[in-house]
Amino acid sequence: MSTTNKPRRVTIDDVARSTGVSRQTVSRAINDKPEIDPATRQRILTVAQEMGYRPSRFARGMVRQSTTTLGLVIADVLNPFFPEVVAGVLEAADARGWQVVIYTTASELSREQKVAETVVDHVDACVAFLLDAAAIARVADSGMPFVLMGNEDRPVELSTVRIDFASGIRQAFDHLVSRGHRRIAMIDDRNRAESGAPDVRSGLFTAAAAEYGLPVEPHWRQLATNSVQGGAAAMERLLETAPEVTAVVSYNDMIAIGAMRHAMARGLAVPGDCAFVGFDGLTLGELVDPPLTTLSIDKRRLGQAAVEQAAAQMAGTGAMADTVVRTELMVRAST
Amino acid sequence: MSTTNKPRRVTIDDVARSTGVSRQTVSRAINDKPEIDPATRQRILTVAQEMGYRPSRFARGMVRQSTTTLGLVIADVLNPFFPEVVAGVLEAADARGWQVVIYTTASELSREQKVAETVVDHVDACVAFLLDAAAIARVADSGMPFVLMGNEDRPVELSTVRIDFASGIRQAFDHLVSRGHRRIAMIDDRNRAESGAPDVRSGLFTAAAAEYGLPVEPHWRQLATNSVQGGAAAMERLLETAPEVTAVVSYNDMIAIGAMRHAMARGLAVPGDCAFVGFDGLTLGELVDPPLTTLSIDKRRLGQAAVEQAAAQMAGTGAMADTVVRTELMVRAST
DNA sequence: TTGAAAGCGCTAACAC
DNA sequence: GTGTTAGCGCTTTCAA
Repeated sequence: MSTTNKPRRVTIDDVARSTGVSRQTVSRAINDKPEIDPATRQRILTVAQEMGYRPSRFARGMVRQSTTTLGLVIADVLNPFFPEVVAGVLEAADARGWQVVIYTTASELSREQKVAETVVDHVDACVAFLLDAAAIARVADSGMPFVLMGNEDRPVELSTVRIDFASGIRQAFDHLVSRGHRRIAMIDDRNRAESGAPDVRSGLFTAAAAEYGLPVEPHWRQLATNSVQGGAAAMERLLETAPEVTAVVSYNDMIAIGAMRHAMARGLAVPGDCAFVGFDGLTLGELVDPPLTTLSIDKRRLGQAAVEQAAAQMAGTGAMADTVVRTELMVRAST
Repeated sequence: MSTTNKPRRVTIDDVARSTGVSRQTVSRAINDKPEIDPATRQRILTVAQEMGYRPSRFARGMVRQSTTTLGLVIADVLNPFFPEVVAGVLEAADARGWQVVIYTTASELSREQKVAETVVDHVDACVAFLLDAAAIARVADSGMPFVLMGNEDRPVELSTVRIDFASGIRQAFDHLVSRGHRRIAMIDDRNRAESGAPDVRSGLFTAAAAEYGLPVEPHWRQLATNSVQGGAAAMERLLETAPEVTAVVSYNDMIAIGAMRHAMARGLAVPGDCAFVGFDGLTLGELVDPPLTTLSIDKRRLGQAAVEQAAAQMAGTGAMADTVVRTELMVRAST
C-alpha cells in the first residue's frame, strides 16, 4: 500500500534544514533584516526560491499584530453606481493600509445571507450594501466593526451611511412642478421593493407627492430590475397603463436611461411628451442623448465615509455614527 | 508608574476562563460542533458575545489549511472596462470559494510597484493588469500563481490572458476602408505608451496600416489619458494637427467617446466628416449618440480565464498558459 | 460531553 | 552573525 501523502507546504524549517542554518536565520533572510551575513542571506534566498518556499500569511499575521482586512459588500460591479463607491472605499482603505475584499450579492436575499456568512470569518471589518434583515443582523452580531450603506432608514444601534432620497425627491418635484408637470410616475427598484426593507423609495415618493398636492395613481408606479433593460421594460408597462403621465422619476440613472430610451423608441419626444429624472448622478447620464437630469450624490464620498466610520469603530472611538449624503439636482436636457 | 497595557484582544482562553470550561469546549460552541451540551453552548455563546470575542482569522487559517485569497490588480474601477473584468473574476473566484482582494494602480508605475510589493505578502495568487516590468517581476518572482492580463505580447515564462488587438485592428481597417476611408488616425493610451511596455497599440496600428497600403503620418497619432476627457483633449489636438483625417481609431471606448463628442461639439458630422471606432465594447457605447462602432471583447470571459489559469497553477496542473481573447467588430452609427 | 496535549508556521527577544 | 526559547490563538487528535 503506497500512501500518497499530499504535498505538504514548504515551511521555513524545510528551508532551514536544506540550508543548514536555523529557521531564525532564514526568517532574517526572507525579511531583509540587517543582522545577517550577506553571503548567507543570498544562499538562503536562492535555496528558498528553488524550493518554492512562500511564507504563510497566517503564521505571519498571527505573530505580528498586522493588517486590517475590510470586507466591502456591494450588489453588482456592473452597475456604474458601485464602482464609484468602491473607488472611495479603496482610497480611504489604502490611506490606512487596509486590504479590501470585495463581495457581490446581486441584491438577492439568499446571496446576501451567504455573503454575510462568509464575510464574518474572513475580514476584520465590513462596510456593506445589504437589504436583508437577517444578513444585516448576521454581520452586526458578529461584533466586528460594521457600517451599513445606502438604506433609507437607520436600523437602531447600527453605524450607517445613508442617502437622503426624501429631500432629493422634493428637489425633483420643485423642478418638475415648476416646469408644469402634474402627473408624475415613479419607477422603483424591484429588488429593494421586495426585500422587505422598510422605507422603499416609492413610499417617500408618494409622501412627497402629497406634500406637493400632486395626484398619485397606483398604476403610476412601476417596479424595474436594476438595469437599463429593466428600466425599458418598466417604461413599456407604464406606457400601457399610464400614458397620461408627463414625467417619470426613477430609482436610479440606469433605470431612468432605459426608460427614457424606450420612450424615445416608442416615438415620444423627451422632454416634450415625457420628462425623465434619474437618481445617482452617474457620468453616464451626461453622455446619453438627451443628457439626463438627475439627483446627483457624491458616491465616492459615500465610500470614504463608510470606511471612516469603520475606522472609528476599530479605534473604539465614538459610538455608532450616521452620515447622510445629500443629493444635488443636476438639470439637463431630459426635463 | 502606571503601565497602560494596550487592550489585548479577547482570546478563546479568556472566554474559557470566564465560562469555566476548557477552550476546546469554547471552540466547539463557536464552531457549532455537535458534541456539546446545548445548554453549555448557549452559555458560552452568550458570554463570548458579551466579551466581544472574535476568533482570530490568522490562528484559524493556520490550523485549518483553508481559504485561498486571490489578489486582483486593475488600473481603475472607474473605467467601465474593469468592472466587467472584475465581474468575471468574482464569478470564477466565487465558484472556487476564493476571496478576492482588489488593488488599483491608476496605471502609474510607482503605484504598480507599491501594489506589487503589497500583494505578494497578502494573497495566495494574483491576476493582474500590470505594465511595469519591475512590478511584474516582483509578483512573478514571489513564486505565487500569477496571471498577467491585457498585455499585447507575452513575457516569457508567464501565464497570460491577452487581447488580440492586432487582429482587431485589421477588422477595423477592413470596415473603414470598405467605407472609403484612407486617412485614419489613432488615439492611443498615454500611460501604456509611456510605460515602456513593448507592443503599444499604435505600433500594431502602424504595421496594419502598412499591410492595407494606407498612408500613416506621425501627427495622425495622439496620446490620451484614459478617460472621456482625455479623448476629447486628444481630439482637440488632432483637429489642429491633422484636420485631413476622416476616421479615428481609439485605444478604447472611453477615449473614443470623448473624441467623438469633441468632434461633434466642434461642428463635425459623425460619421459624415469623421468616423470613430472604439475598442472594448462597453455597454456605454450603445447608449451614446451616435452609438459607437467598436471592437468588442468578452471582458467577463477575460476575468474568468485569468482565474482559471491561476487555479491551474495552484493545482500544479499544466504549465504556463496563454489565453488570447479575440475582438468582434460591432458596427454602429459612428462609422 | 468534556479536557489535555500537541502542534499549525512564523517572528521577537534574548542568548551565544 | 547566528541559534535558542517562547509564544501568537486556534483546532485536532486522543484520552477521560
